[in-house]
Amino acid sequence: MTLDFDPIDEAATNWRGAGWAAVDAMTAATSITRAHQILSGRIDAALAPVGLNFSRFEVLALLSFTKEGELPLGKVGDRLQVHPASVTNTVNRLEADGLVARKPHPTDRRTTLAVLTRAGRRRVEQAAVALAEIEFGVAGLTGDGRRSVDAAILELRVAAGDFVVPPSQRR
Amino acid sequence: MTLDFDPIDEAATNWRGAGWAAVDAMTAATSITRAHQILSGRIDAALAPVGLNFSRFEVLALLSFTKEGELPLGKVGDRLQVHPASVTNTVNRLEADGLVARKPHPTDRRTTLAVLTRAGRRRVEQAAVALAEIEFGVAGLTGDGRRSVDAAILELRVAAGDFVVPPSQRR
DNA sequence: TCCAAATACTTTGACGTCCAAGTATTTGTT
DNA sequence: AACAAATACTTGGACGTCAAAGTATTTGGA
Repeated sequence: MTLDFDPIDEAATNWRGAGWAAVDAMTAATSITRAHQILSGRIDAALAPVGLNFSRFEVLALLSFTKEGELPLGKVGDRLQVHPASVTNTVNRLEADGLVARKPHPTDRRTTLAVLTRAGRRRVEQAAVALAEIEFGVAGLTGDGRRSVDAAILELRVAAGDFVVPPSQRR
Repeated sequence: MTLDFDPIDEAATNWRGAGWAAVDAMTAATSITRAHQILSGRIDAALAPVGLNFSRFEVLALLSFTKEGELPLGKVGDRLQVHPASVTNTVNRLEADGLVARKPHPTDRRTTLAVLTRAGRRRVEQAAVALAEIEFGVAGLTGDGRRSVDAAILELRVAAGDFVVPPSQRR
């Protein structure tokens, strides 16, 4: 079912017609939402044959970047900006698949470490290749498009307090 | 928990360090994903006091733009690009809240129409105001940023076959 | 006319996310 | 030293999404 008109454009016209405000904000928000739908569909499709989804991949990738291949669950949540309950759930699945193991923290008994297993490391490499092949779903976006998306969204993220730009690094 | 560095920038550095490909695609995809998280959080927060979430709002808004305030469920799914099962679920909730009613299609008995009720129309107006007040979550994005996001994502959507640009309207 | 295929919607089940509450442990104050 | 508050994680419940299968109806040939 392919439309022969741009549904976002159509929506903008309808909003104006109804006298509703913030039409340009609406189209930006709707565009981002739709882009996310497209990407997440493509990404999950590319990862399915590897036996992962995007959340699980993100956790494995994050672990693979650390020196020891391990990180407290809380840090994982902070870095990936996901709810602690989601981290528990994701790590449960990774653990069930033998891609990660839980290990007690050496000095803080409240804390649990997720440790990348050998199988996990192999798996994340495969997944990275699979994702690179589909260009993370952004095939269709030119270099300029990618840069302008990055730049615009950076504004949004900074405004949302995603991270604080240290005074020494303000651009 | 606010980071003092840009996690996406950090990820790009890590990817390069690991020798993984398509780093610029990765950052674009991650930016879009994160933007979506931010927006959907803000939007749902703005809609909660009105008693809606974004999916429900979208259905009501779509109906409110039609002449009669009604549409077959299948059309709703096509327009909003959501799965038929999700439409059923969303309409169930709207119906339970008295914002929409189901009505048989006059000539095709397979088809069910969702009809906006009077309460539904009032509600969608309130919601539109609430969303305009928070600028659909894109406060923090300048006019230029919004336009460049729209333009870049339009490329992506067209490439994904979201809709077919009629030959007469190619830009 | 008849019937297989297509269409429209619903149901069921697997997953994922978040919130709120619960348990265990550590920290910071008095 | 004692203990309230903070921190770290897990659990249970509400909700949302999608895929696959099921039911009802219509369509499009043979």
